[in-house]
Amino acid sequence: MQPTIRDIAKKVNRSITTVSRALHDYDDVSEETKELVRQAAKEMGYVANKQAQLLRQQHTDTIGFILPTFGPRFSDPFFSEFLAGIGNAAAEQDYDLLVSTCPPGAHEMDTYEKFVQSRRVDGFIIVRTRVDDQRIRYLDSINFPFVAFGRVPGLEHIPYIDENSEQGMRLIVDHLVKLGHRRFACIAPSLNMTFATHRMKGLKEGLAKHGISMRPEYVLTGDLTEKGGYERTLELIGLPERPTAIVACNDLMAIGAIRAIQDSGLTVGREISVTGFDDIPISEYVQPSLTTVSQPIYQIGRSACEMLVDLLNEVAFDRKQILLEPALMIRNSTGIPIA
Amino acid sequence: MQPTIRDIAKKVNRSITTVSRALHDYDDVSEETKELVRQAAKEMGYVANKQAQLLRQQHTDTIGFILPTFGPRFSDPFFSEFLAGIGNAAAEQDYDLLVSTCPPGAHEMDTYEKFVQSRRVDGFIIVRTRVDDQRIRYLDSINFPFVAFGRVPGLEHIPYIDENSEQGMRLIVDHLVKLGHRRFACIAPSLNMTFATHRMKGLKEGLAKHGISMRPEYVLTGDLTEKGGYERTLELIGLPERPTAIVACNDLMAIGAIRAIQDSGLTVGREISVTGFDDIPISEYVQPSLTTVSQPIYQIGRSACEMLVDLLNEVAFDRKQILLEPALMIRNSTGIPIA
DNA sequence: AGTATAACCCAAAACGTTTTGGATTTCAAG
DNA sequence: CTTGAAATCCAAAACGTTTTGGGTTATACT
Repeated sequence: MQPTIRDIAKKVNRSITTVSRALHDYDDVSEETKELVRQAAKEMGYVANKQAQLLRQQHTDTIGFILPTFGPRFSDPFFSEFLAGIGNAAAEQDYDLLVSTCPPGAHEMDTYEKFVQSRRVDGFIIVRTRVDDQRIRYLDSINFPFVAFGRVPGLEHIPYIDENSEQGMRLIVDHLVKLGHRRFACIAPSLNMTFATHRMKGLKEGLAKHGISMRPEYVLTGDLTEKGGYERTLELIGLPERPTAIVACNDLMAIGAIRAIQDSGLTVGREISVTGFDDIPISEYVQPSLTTVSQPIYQIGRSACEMLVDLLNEVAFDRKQILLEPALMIRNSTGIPIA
Repeated sequence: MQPTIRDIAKKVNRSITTVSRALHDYDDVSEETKELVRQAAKEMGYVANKQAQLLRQQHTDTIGFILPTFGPRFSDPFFSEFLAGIGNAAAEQDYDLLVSTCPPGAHEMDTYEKFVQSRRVDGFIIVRTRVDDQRIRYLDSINFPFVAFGRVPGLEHIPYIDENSEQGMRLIVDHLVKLGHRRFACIAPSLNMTFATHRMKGLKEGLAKHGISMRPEYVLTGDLTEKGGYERTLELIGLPERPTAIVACNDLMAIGAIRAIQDSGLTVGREISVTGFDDIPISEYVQPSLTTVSQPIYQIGRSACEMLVDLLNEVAFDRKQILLEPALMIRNSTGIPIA
């Protein structure tokens, strides 16, 4: 059995009150006694029982993170990196990280409610915000602390961190236009994710600036996986007039696109250029390497976590909204169009 | 304020004992009272305070999982998939998942000790076992419940789930030998991970069976990333006599190898064949697609979690050790060698 | 009538902390 | 010698549950 504060009290002949206060370095305990208590605690291998501590203090020192998992073969590098970010930041701040997994959908809200109602976590980190985001509406309505990665239209007051992906897309368009592209296709994610709307908005604005508009048949929707990118790209290639540039809304789909183009006997960066978004590690290693917009996911995870901890500690919190500026990574999947 | 059991008691005019027992469906509470209590609980939106419950019950219903993160740019698809597996299984069994991140090394044990001593979790899932694994030695020595993904030499009694990767490597060798390969190189992980020793053992045995031995200069050590695979492969290509087959010990390094071979102007599957191990989703989408051995990581995560829950519930547990049989995925990165 | 049984209920202790609201002692100043 | 402040200390309450070890009542059986 682990020793309790009571055991220490007995050993050093003080009350448990004094022991507790000594361990917390209150200044109504003599230096002598403190030393005595610390010594004893160390000898006996005392470590506070977190459950008891938290019950008394009425908070949990725990951050909740619910992974939206899409099916078993789910391997978005996004999540491992983001998780590493919040995990490390949480550890540094002495917070624990409670992770649950739940496919987006009806059942999802139960998971959130369960965690807040059973008082299992002090706050949430929400990821991949959606246009009409139940999770955020709920947490916001009951005033439960959270930080979102991603904005939500109509809820501009919520604490979030996001990348200025409109700008990212504009950079991509500028780059492609400068290379000479005029026929743009796009593989969009389903538009209920806010990042999708922002990226599409940036894309359209960027094109408009150059007087280009995108033909409806050039805009397809993919599911953010390589497979989705692959299939959509085959459709695009089958079109009577092929686009010369395919702007994928994330790297995974872009990688699928590259493969589809190659399997069709075309050369990426010549007949068709491809761009991604995210700059996941592998995008540097595909063949040809992928032109994309970098998004420092690990750092964003860290920042989101730090923001949340600040919020929980009610530290003055000057910028509750953070918008990061993106950087274009020009690699070999884009080039001057031939044909 | 959330209502407590006491509020319900007041409302239905019963003792808190009775309320508690009613909610837990004890049979010394009348059906009437139970209904009354349930009704009131529902109306008031009562949800038990988990902290209090757990303090009283002296366990946590929580599983610990400490991600060994290697630096910020860490994006092993392995982890997101594995995490999805344990996460989903845990949720189904009404367990929570407490995740921490910690680079392997000196500091790592502190994290484990902190979790067990502060009684934060009921058991651990350990991943990527090492040859002399402190984590497992520690947990085993204090009899703290855990399940490992991976074996540990000398500790055959611990509960683990693993893939028979010796056999996986033998399948790879058989395949390559049948294609006509005789000059094998290998990119190994550092041998302190047990999975590395098993894969290397399988490789050597497989080669020995065909009377082949591997030249020492053909065995290099990589760090499991694409980058590592890329660099090691350039070294191999620079050798006076090139190998015809490069056996990488995981897919990520194999993908790096493919890229390095292509950047050197050679053709994968002709001058040099490449094999991986793991069958991560992207291995199907690299160009050329990767011959590899599949390892159902999501399923393994699920099973590990279920094993741990069984162990915690002391359910009869007939096979504490599980060894999965691998399957060879033949794709296009391997072919008949041309000299 | 007495007693055994079943059905239902509850007060209080327990889990291991932190916090509240003093109590006691010491010592310097008046 | 008294007073007040400073320095130490502590008993008990509190956090919200579950569990222990009963108690009471009604009914049925001798």
